[in-house]
Amino acid sequence: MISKKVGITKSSIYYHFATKEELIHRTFEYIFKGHYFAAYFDMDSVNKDNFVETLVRGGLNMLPSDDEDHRSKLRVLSEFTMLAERDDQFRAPLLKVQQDFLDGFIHLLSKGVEFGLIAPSNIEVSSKILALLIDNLSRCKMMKMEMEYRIIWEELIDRMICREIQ
Amino acid sequence: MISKKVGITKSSIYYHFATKEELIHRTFEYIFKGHYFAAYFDMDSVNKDNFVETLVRGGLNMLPSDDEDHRSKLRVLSEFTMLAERDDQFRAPLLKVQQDFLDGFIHLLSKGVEFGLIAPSNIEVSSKILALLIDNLSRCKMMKMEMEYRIIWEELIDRMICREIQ
Amino acid sequence: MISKKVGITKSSIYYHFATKEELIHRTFEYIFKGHYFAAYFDMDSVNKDNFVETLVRGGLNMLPSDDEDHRSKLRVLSEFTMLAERDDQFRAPLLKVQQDFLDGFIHLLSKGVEFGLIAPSNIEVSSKILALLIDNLSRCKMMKMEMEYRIIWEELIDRMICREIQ
Amino acid sequence: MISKKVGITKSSIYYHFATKEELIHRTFEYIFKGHYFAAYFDMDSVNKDNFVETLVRGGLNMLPSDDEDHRSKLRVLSEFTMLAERDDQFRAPLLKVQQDFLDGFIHLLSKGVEFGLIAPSNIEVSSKILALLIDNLSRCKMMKMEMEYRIIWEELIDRMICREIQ
DNA sequence: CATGAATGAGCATTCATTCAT
DNA sequence: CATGAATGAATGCTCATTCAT
Repeated sequence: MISKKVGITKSSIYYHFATKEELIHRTFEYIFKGHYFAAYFDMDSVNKDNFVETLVRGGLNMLPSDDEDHRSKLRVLSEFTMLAERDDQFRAPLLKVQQDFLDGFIHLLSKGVEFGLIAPSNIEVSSKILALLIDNLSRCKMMKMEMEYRIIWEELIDRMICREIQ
Repeated sequence: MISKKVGITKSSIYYHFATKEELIHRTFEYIFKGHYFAAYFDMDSVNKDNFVETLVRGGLNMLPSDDEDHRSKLRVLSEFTMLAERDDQFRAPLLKVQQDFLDGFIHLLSKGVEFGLIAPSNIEVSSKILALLIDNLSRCKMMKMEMEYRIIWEELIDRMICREIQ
Repeated sequence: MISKKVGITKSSIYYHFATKEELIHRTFEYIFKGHYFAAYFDMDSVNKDNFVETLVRGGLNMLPSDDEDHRSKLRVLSEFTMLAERDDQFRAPLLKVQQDFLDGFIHLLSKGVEFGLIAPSNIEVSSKILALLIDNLSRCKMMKMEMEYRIIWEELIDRMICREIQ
Repeated sequence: MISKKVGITKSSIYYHFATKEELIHRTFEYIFKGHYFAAYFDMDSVNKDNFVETLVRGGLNMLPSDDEDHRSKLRVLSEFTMLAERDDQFRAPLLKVQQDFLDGFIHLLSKGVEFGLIAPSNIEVSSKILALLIDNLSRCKMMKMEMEYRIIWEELIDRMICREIQ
């Protein structure tokens, strides 16, 4: 399938990749170079005033747009996830990506604490909730399920953070 | 692969299932006969006092134990999800299962409204958040990721519901 | 294919026929009970006046009409012919049928000699020519090739017989 | 079956032929490259004196010798004919071959008309008769049926053409 | 007579891989 | 770098046959 799309012979692919597994691994790496927390959430210019906005916008950025590039990225992620469930060797890079997002949320939420917007307790758990939900939301978006993605994401953020502000 | 596992010839399998697709569909049906909201959440005896408890326990019930039976259930679900992403014929049963859980959460939360434990607004969105999160939590459990499943689930419920009670 | 059409199980067919080959043989016999020279050519009432007419009509009778029954008969003949080319065991019954038609033509032509319509020389060869041509004509009809079947057949008879009459 | 005969794996065959159908088509093309009217009937040097001789010899050339090469040619033709009866995609090349022989006979007979050896009427029908008979004769030769092939063919030509000369 | 269940052999096809060039 | 040619293993499926019931 790949050799046809690329217009190269199967044999030639074996010059560049020793095995199918290596091809998969390196494809994953290549495609997910840009898939990390800081690519979606603007950590540099976050401040007390745009904190919630940053959180909201970052999540929405993560949801695959209909732009082909973004969708295929998510497509690869999803295929890779399936492989990981069958074959241990693919689990590690996936966990690394997930860990990055988890760390990202923790980092961002701790800024929220700095800004006095969130109570310092439970940041870890809150981060996991946010990470798990946005992950599943993008899975749904990928499957083209109709959903009020923005509203759901905003509501969760509201519940997890904003209520505390008052 | 299957014929080897069950110690039967491929041909014999084709005596019982006309096509690969039929095999998949019927396996899905068989395995998910018992996978529906009411099987995990005790809707009959829920009342004002045990409402939160019912929610918490139901979610924890959904998380796969390490018991092989439960794990294989999730394994099939995950393979089926992959197929659904590629082939429409497998999408329908999946959506039906997901809809059942969503409806279940809505039903349960509306009981919470009856009990005066939840504000009537936003029940739909809250249900989706709960459904999406418990779904992703069981995916994680399946992949044997280490996580404080109970704490995360309780915290989400606390955020979505209990805060309102006061 | 057969068991589905008949509405019986494959196993049941094996009660009636020991092997596939026997099924084929007996099907051939059953279907070609009525496929013999005298069934198409009216040998009983042939006389000097209707001799040519009998020859022409008989040949046209042999050409498969669009009537399903007749066509399926020819269909079986054709499949059987193919088998005969691969497998010797099917050759004998076929040759018997062909021999019957050849004998029929010889018999009919010798009546023509009796009637003084044909010169006695070469009856054998003439019979073979007629038999070979009508055989190939019905093959063509079966394949639904467009052809002036009647004209071709009449012309051949004219060439083989009538010219001699003058 | 084929891969065993040629001592190659099935997979290797699929390297050279994309599908079974392509294999069949290309085999047919390869084998029947040389099977056309002009390959058997010497159209270039035909003249008034050798006209009948050319017709006779051409037909005899078409009859498969016992030489394996020629027999396999007819074997392929027959299998292909069977396929054509079931599947339209194989009908076209067959009809093309048959049309070529028909056209050939028409062309040759019209030379006969030029030479003043045949009456101009009915050339089309005569050509079909000749084509149909020589076709069936080679079928019979293929099946190793004992027959006076030469005598039959000469007699038909005599009937179709020579009688007119006087 | 008839069926259900199973099986071995085969077929059309794909895929990961190898290897000589 | 790239290709052509080949291969073993697998997959989805059909078919002729068997055998116990």
